[in-house]
Amino acid sequence: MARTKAPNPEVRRRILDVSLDLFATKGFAATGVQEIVTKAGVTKGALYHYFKSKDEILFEIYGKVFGRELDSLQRIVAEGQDPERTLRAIIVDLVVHTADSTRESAVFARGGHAESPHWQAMQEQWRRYQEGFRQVIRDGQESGVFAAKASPEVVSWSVFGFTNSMHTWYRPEGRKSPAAIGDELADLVLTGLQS
Amino acid sequence: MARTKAPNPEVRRRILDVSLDLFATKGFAATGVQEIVTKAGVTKGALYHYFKSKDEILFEIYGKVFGRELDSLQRIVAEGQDPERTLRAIIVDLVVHTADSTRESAVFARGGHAESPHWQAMQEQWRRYQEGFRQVIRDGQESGVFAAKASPEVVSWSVFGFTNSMHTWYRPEGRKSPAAIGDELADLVLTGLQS
DNA sequence: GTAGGCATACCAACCGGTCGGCATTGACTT
DNA sequence: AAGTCAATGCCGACCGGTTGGTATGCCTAC
Repeated sequence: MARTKAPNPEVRRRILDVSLDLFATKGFAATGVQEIVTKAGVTKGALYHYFKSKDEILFEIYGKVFGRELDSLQRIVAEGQDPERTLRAIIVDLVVHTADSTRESAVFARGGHAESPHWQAMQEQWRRYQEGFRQVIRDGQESGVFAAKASPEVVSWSVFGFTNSMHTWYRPEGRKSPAAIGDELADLVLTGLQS
Repeated sequence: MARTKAPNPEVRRRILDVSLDLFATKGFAATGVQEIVTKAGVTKGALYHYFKSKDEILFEIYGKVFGRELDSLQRIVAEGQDPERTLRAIIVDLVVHTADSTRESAVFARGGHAESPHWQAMQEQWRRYQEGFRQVIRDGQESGVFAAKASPEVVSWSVFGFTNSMHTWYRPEGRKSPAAIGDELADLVLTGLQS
């Protein structure tokens, strides 16, 4: 029954892209809806046609990142390699993926909106990712491959802290490739875990 | 000459303290001046009597943290111990100090205000801190105490990333003391740097 | 003809910031 | 010791501008 003018996916995409830019640069609260639509070359009507609120734009941005990341971790773990190889693969993957989405991670790093249910769902996914990461370390420690003295929490936070801060210094045009950076970080962590 | 009513330092302190709380929790842009004064139990008149703008409150918060941190690093380096002891002392000091000012570091982590000259001055101080930190690593590498393969940049970002993300997970009532956490991180990094 | 894509005009609430004024003070005069 | 004066701490009503969000209807494709 719905014969209608075709929706323009380009419009929606542009709103998301411009929002991502602005949120990453100036922050969510400091970005105005008017600013988004002006830069995107659309109108408020269009924006509120595709999104029910400014918040919804933010959560759509969040959503994309975490789903992929969790999948990636589970896939690597499922390969069943030894802990060292597994941990290295996770770290490299995380760094590469983060380098590939610096704007998203900048938005995430700024945080905010602690009250929204969307935000809490996000946090839950992120918590599961952390847990998966730490489990790899624990497995390695139990099998004696990794030294037991380093706590999985401290190790994981040095890695997550690294990636969470990448958006402040990583530049795609820099000398080192994301994979090379990831390998270096993995070297550091794996050597640090040696028993 | 000064016939005047005495200023009330308590008022100023409360404004700063409440601002710090709100900026850390909701972010700078999302916090209204009205909200600050209401929570602090003062009026806008009082706030704008002590500060010329909302921004000035923010920069007063930033200022306190970085001054101390840079001093601390220089003092430790000046002691002239071997690279391992020096690096450990710097890391522990940084973690302890960050744990002691989680609200400030949450505000800093959210960033923002890239255009202000105050902000750029801040960034410059922060850059000098990083440089000092890396120099310690380079010295250790040149003297053969540290392995040469890890780049000082990656090492420093894993430490700074760690501290920059502490505000998301560190709780004073937790089991481990900040000094113990700092030691663990230092263990990880120093082992990772072993040649 | 009719349903949905999107523009436009508009809203109340709120934003950071200002300003005239009053109360309080200590120094100075008497 | 009492009174005067000027400077300051602080109040709160008010400002123009902007905020996120909406109501309405034109236009187009079927």
